[in-house]
Amino acid sequence: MANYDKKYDADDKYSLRGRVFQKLREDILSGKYKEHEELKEVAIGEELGVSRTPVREAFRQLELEGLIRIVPNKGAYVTGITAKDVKDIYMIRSLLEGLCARLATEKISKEQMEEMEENIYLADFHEEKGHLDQIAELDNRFHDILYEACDSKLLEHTLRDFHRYVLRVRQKTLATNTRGRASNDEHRKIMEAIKAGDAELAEKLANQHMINAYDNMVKNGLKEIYGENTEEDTESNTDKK
Amino acid sequence: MANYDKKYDADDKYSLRGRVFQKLREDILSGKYKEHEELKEVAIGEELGVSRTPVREAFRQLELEGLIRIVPNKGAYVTGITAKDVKDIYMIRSLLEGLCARLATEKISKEQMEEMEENIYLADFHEEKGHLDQIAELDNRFHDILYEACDSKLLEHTLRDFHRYVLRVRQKTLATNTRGRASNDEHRKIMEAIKAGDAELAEKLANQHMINAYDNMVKNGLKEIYGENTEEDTESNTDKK
DNA sequence: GACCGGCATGTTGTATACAATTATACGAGA
DNA sequence: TCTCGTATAATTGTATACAACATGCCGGTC
Repeated sequence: MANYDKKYDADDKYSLRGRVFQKLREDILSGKYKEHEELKEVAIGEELGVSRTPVREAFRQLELEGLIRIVPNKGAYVTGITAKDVKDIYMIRSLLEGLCARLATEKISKEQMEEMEENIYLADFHEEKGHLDQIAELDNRFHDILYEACDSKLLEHTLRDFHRYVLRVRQKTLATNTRGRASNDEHRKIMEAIKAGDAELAEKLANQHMINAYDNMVKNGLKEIYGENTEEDTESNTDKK
Repeated sequence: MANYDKKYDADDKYSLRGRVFQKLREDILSGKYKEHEELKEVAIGEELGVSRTPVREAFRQLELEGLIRIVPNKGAYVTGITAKDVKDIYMIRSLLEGLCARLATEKISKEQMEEMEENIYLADFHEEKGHLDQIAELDNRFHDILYEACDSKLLEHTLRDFHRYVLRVRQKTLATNTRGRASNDEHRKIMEAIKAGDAELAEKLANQHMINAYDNMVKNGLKEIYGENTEEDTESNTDKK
C-alpha cells in the first residue's frame, strides 16, 4: 500500500497494459467476472486485441489490488469477499473516514467545500425523484471529495482502495431501501461540522456514518449476498511451500 | 488495498518474478537503491541473471507497493518518503494499531500471548546489553505478533504495509537513543492490557504508543533524515497530458 | 474392474525479437 | 557562441517463440 501517485501512471490510459488493467478492474467490480472465475491470459488478450505480455502485467497489478489471486503455474482467479472482510473494512473505514473528516476540517478548500454542498443538494433532489443510479454516484463522489480534502495522499489512497473494494457489495444494498436518504442526511451533518470548523464533531459523525452504513448492510441481508464463508481459499492449497 | 492472501503467491520465492520482487524490495528498503535512483530493466536483469520479462512484472508490483514510481516510456524510479508522509502514516497507524490491539484482546491465542511475553522479556535483556540490532528486530516482531493476533487478514495486511513502509526511517531512529527502553515498556503495558482482557485500555495504549514513537522520531531529527520536502514528484512532470 | 504410468494438450513462465518512444550528441546555421 | 534540428543510441512497450509445468485421457497391467 502506501502508493500515492500510483494512480497517475499505473492507470495510465494510453498504454495497453494500463487499458487492460482498467478494463479488467472495472469488469471485476461490476460483476462481469464472477467470484472464483478463472481468467486466462490468451482469452483476455484476444478479447482486447493485445498479446499476453500486457495482460500478464495487468494481472500482477490486479493481484496486488486484491481483485484476483494468482496461483503459480495454474491461473488467475477472481477473489471473493467474505462477510468478515466486509465487516473488517467497515471497522477500518470507520476510523479512517473519521480521521479524514477531521483533517479535512482544517484543510478543505473553498472549491471542495462548495462541491460538497452541491453534492448534498443534488442528492436530495435525486432522492425525491427516486433516481437510484445518481444517488449511488453522488454517494461515491461525496466520499471522494472528502478524501481529496484531507490533504494526505496516503490516507486518500488508502481510503479509496477500501472504498472501491466494497463497491461490489455496497451497490446492491444502497438501492434496496431508504438508506439513501439517511445516508445523505449524515453527509449533510458531516459537511456542516466541517464548515463550522468542528473537527471533533466531524470525526465522530464520519465514524458513525460508517457504522450505520454497515449496520444497514447487515440488516438488508449481507449474508445472503456474500455467504458466511465465501472463503476465497479453503484448504485447496496444496502448493504452499 | 485489501489483498490478504497475496503474500503467499505474489511473494512466491520460487518463480523468477517472485525472487526479483523480493530482492528489489529488500534492496530498496535497506537503502541499497536510494531515492530517485533509476532502475533499468536490463541492468537489474543482468545482475540477477534473468531476462527483462520477470523484472518488468516485478516492477509493476513494486509500483503498487509504492516503492517505485514508473513513468511510462521513461523509467522506474525509487520513490522518496516525505516528512509529511511519515507523519500521515503514524496518524493512520495510531488508529489502526489501536483497533488491532482491541481486536487482539478478544482473539489472541495462547501461543501468540506467550510469544508476546517472551518478546518483551528478550527485549529487556538485549536492552541491558545494548544489542541494538536485536532490539529493532524484536520491536518489529512485537508488532507482527499483534497483527497476526487481531484475526483480520485485511487489517493485518494493511498494517504490515504501513509498518514496512516506514522501516526505512524507523531503523535510523530507534538505534540513536533511549527510545528502545521506553518503547519496550509501552509494549509491556499493551501486552498486560491484552492479557487482562481490557480491550479499551489496550487500544488507548497502542494509540499512544504510535504517537510517542512519532514524537520521538521528530525530536531526533526526522527532518534531517528526510528533508521537509523530499517531494517525490515536484513539477518535473511535464508528461501529464 | 481398479489402479498406474505415460503421452497429448493446454496454460503459465521466461526469453528474445521487434516496434515505439525518449534521450543524447553532433553539426549546421544564425 | 548559441540554438535548433536531425540522426543515432538507449530504453521501454509489445509481440512472439520456446520451455516448464499441470491436467486429463487412454491403454496397459495386475
